[in-house]
Amino acid sequence: MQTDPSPRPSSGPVTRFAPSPSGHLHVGGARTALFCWAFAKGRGGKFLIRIEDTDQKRSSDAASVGFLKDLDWLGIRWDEGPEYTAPDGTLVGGGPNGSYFQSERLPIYARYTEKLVAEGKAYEAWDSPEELEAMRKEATARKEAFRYRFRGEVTAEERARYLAEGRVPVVRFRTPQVAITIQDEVLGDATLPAGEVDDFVIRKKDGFPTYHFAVVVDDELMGVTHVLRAQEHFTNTAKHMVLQDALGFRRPTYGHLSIIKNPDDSKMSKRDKDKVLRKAVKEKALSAPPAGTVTAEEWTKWLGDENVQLDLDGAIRLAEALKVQLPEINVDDFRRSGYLPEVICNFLALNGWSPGHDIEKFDNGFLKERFGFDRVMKTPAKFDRVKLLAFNTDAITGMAPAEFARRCRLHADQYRPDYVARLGDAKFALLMTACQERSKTLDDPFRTNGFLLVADDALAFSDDKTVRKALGIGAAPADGSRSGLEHLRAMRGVLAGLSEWTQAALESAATAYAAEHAQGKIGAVAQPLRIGVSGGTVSPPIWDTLVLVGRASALARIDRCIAWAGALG
RNA sequence: GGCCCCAUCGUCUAGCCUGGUCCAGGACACCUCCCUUUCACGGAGGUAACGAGGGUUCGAAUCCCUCUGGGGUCACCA
Repeated sequence: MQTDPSPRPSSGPVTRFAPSPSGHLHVGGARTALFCWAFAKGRGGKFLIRIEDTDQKRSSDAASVGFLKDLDWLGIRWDEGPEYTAPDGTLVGGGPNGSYFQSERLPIYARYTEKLVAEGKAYEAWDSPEELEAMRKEATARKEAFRYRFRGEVTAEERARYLAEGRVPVVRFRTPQVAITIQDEVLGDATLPAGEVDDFVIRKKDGFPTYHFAVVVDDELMGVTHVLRAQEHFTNTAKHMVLQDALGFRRPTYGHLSIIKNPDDSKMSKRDKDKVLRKAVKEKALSAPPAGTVTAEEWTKWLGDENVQLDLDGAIRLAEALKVQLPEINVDDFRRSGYLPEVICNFLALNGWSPGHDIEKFDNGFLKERFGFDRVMKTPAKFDRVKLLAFNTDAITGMAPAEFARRCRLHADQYRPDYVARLGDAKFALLMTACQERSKTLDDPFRTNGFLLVADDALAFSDDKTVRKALGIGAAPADGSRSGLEHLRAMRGVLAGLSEWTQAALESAATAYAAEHAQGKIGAVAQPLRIGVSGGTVSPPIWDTLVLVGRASALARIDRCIAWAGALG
């Protein structure tokens, strides 16, 4: 394990993305990583990843770095960091400055902590949590912010007594009482008055460094030159600066990014999914979980406590049953919903940065060339999923058909295997050509065509206004012309007698029929057929749909539809 | 509450540094019309913002001040 400062590279900046371990990458984190990556890679520098797992309570599963796959999927790869094998076999990560897990660097931090203590720049503090709490209360009562200050030398006898009592000290930094000016390339300079930063803890009771200490040591050792991170760290920068000065470290350039919010101004959170589901359950006044979603036990527990979150699979099943769309929060949520990685990157970059000149559509290569701290937005942005969807739609409709088919297939293999199995290659390909121009996501061909999967005798016909109108139920045409249902009955016979079941044959037969019986209005014939085979009024082009469903199924479904509609009156 | 930061259409933003070319541009959304076998796409047009009040100046979205509003932070979390 190397502990000497890595030399500043003669060429290019070094940036880092330093999240706590997690299985998922949040969109805010994705944007931070994207900007860090773009800045370094656009200037011939290095981008590295470091796992900040110094909280033993929250990092029990230090191996949980599932978010790395999300980063890779977005097209963001790191020059140094945790090792990861990409789906294409490439080994990403590693590097000379490891370990990239802070929990594995304890001896390094200890060395620097001891140095500070030896120099009198840091000291042991023996206060118990209760004592600290009391001090905080007192400060609050005086309407002051609590600031911990050096409380006097601890004598050898006192120290021995504390030890005997079983107390374990933390180490606090003796913060110089001077005004501190934070230089930030995004927000500009900010001066904190003297005394604003207290004697904060740098080593916890469990021997782990605090975030502030580990960050400063690692950024130095790993040669980080530019720190781009979330705005919540802005004020913390002062702590990092005093530490750097005490340790004789170089100072990176800082830039802080504003947060990303929901359209309703709330902070984007993984709880948003449960929020949507709870609302739907309440609106539908459900008293028991829909069959096949979650267990009664989970249901009761979840409804009984706002803090309980459903596991992802259960939440997805419930959302399907309730016909609500779960909000995407993490990168893999967007992936599952069929968003393209290049679109996510483009859109994320636009939330908080802009290249100017009214340019909106660009790729990571462009971002790399153009990104700089100077055009980063200072204000928080609301994450507009509608605009994201529009961007995704543009990318999909502008895609070469073969490319669309290829990527949909990859998506289906992962998230919609039942379609692949049911349709077979030829029909799968047909579904792709039939769906591309009306698809907004890679998932739309599947999400919107569930009727392709259900058994003929299980297809449900939706009894709503548009269906009734198309079939002429309850309102027969006043002019005595055929109703939709009558067209369907007649077409049933036409279809049954067709010599071949192709789009061309179906269309010409229907066109001929319509010319004779529907004043040439093909729509009057197509809609009833659509309802007959799909159960509703929305599907891909009708001739494609009929081919996709297949002759036997189509006829069986139409028979059921006629019976169903006849019973409605 | 203390400290710090921020403020352009509903939303993301261009313009602000280097005042006049901005009665503020683009995109998404929205509205109207057209196209249409459903849905969607597409085409044409439209509504819509410089938070408020004071200055400075011949002239302010652009510079200064106050207010208001928003955000961040005040942990042995990161």
